[in-house]
This record gives sequence, C-alpha cells and structure tokens, in this order.
Amino acid sequence: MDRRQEILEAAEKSFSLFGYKATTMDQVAKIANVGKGTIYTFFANKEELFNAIVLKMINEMRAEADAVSVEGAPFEQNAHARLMQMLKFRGTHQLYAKLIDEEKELRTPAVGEVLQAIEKEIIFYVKEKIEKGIAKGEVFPCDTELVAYILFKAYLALVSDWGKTHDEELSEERIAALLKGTIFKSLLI
Amino acid sequence: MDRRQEILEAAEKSFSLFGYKATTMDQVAKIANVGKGTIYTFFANKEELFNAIVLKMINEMRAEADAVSVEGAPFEQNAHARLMQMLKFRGTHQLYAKLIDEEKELRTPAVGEVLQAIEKEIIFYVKEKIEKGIAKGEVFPCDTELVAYILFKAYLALVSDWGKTHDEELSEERIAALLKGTIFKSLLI
DNA sequence: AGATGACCGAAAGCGTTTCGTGGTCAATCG
DNA sequence: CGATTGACCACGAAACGCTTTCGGTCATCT
Repeated sequence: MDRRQEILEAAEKSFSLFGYKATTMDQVAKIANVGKGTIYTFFANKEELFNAIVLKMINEMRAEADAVSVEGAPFEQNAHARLMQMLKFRGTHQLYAKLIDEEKELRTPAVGEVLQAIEKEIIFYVKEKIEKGIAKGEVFPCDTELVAYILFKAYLALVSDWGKTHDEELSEERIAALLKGTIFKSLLI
Repeated sequence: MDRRQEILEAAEKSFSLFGYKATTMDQVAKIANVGKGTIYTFFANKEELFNAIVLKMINEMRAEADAVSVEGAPFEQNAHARLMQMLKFRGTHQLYAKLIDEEKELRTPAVGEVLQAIEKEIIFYVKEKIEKGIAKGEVFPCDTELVAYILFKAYLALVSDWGKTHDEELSEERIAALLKGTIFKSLLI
C-alpha cells in the first residue's frame, strides 16, 4: 500500500475529528499503521502535512462549487449557487467547521493562517468567475478584485454572521432576494 | 461639585486608557476623588457604570455622523459620508478602539456584549436613514433591515477587514467608487 | 536503503498558593 | 441623620513549580 496515501488519510481523519492542535503525530502514525519517523520522510513537519490536507479540501470545495453551477445559466444564478455552496461547505464540512471552531477557541496560529488562505482562495475563485462573466458580456467591467471581495463578505455576513446576533438564520430566499435587488442588479448588463 | 459627573468622567478616562478589565473600581474612585463606596450609590456595579459610559459614546458617534451629512444632499452622498464617519470613529475613538482590542485579546464578555450593542445601534441608525430615503422617494422600497445590515457589513469589510489581509488599506476613493457602482446604483431611484 | 520507535528538550498542563478586585457595611463626618 | 468612606471579605484569576506531553531526530534493525 502507498504509505504516503495512508498517512494522508490518517491525518485527514484525525484533523477532522480533533482539529490541528489536538492531533498528535503519534496518533497519525498509529492510525496509518506506520512508524512516526516514516511520516517525516514524506512531510517536513506537522504543518506541511496539515497544509497538504487543507489543499485537498480546497479542491473538493472548488469541485462542489463547480458542480452546482449550470452551463449556460445566467451569471447571477450560477454566482449565487456557487457562493451558497461554498458557504454551506464552510459550515458543514467536518474539517473546515472544526478549524473555524479551533480558530475561535484556541487561536492556533497555523489554523489562522490556513483559514485566511482558504478565504483568499475562495475570493480568487469568485474573481475568476466575474472575469469570465465580463468576458462573456454578462457583467459590467469593474474592479473585479474588490467586487469578488465584497460579494464573498456579503454572503458570509448573511449566511454566517447574521445568525450570531439574531435568533434565527436568514432563509436562502431572503438572501437571494436581497442580493438580486442590490449587488447583482447593478452588476449585470 | 456633582459627584456623579466626577465619577463618569473618571471612569471614561480609565476605561479609555486601560480598557474594561484593567480598570479597577479603586482606580476610578481615586481619579474621581471619591470613596469607592460612593460609586455604588450611583451605579449598581462596574458593568452599569461601563454601560453608562458607552451610551454616552454612542451618542457622540451619532452626533458626529449627523454632523458630516448635508441637509438636502443626495442620499448616496450622505449615506457614504455617515458610514465612513462612523467607521472612522470606530477606529479612532480611544475608548472604542480600546474595546475592540480588548475583545480580540482578552475576550472579556462585558466588552463583547457592548460591542455587539454598538453595532446593532449603528445598523439601526442606518436603517432609519434608509427609511427616510424611501419616504422621500430617493430610495427604492426594500428590506430595510437587511439592506442596513449589508451596507454596514460591506463598509466594515472594506474599511477594516481589508487591511488585515492586504498590505495597504483601501483608499476612500476606491471604496466610494465600488459602492457607487454596486449597492448604491441599485438602491437609488 | 527504508522504516522504526526510544529518546530529547521545549512547551503545555495541572494542582496549589497567593494576590487582586468587585462589592459590602459598620464607622465616621458634616 | 443621611451621605460618604475605606477596611474588610469572598472569590476568581494569576504565579509557581512540578509533571506530562508532543514534535522532531537518529541510532538501530530489518
């Protein structure tokens, strides 16, 4: 069996279940049925192993976001579906959710960095889609970096922040209606 | 001399300088030239004293936001000026800035509650202005609560969050241009 | 040569003690 | 006699030192 793969799977399991800090290298070695030293022949240290897992997760997320978009559908519909999917992923995916929790509770630096990197990746993804929309003539030319940023932050606020200060979450319909009437309305040609 | 007033001034000084947790009631009493017990004849406890100070600050902020708006100017201009002013206040005012820092570093519960209350107050203020805009026929009727929320969150993200992940702050012009081209464009009649 | 796990030092955890602080109230004062 | 005070108390948080844990290494053994 591929030892590197075994280690990756073991690490993913452990990070997802216990988070970054509470995962020990001994733990990972045990789950992977591998001597601890072996891990270090494939990964320089704990953080690099962690980064490898997170990279894998980012690709999953990207794939899921692509999966909910419909070829040929209008920009607004696909953009909304993609962002909602990524934010659903954010709150649902075991590892991602665990990391958000760990960042809030423990402030583990490695986790903070990784979360920031994921966010950057999402914004980059959104930016790409906006540029594609502009190229297709569906979207007004604009400051794509900033528009991607504000779109992500808006969705994040509505999907995730709102619930923290109000007793019930916003429905997807209300979110869709608001953005249709504000940001998207002025973005679309 | 008005003892209650003396205490308020002393408390404001101390909270602004040291934050909530690091301000001791002995400290406040000393600055106010008052016995510690006297404080408790005016305020039930430390938290109520704190709330009184914060309430005063909220009114200051409101006043400053009102001050930058121009009677008769278009909705967008006033809304932008008001929100920018409040966010400038947020980052500049000694007490407010100190509290944000304390919340991040110490997680003092009393501070978290107060910050949330201030945010709620700002959003309420924005909501009022939007409703006035609608009444005047300047703004499309809309879900005012949500629009106020998203406007505040958008400005907050651009003014405050952006700098945390990029090496330089956004210029006010770039912020103004972005919002003019997105949210405001679809809000205005 | 590749894998292993005993080993190392740094750092986190933990149980105990000390200290600082919010809040009270009997004594004091005007 | 009512307003003011600061010594006092209870208790939660810091300080301390001792123990354990854990990331990373490397001599040893396939």
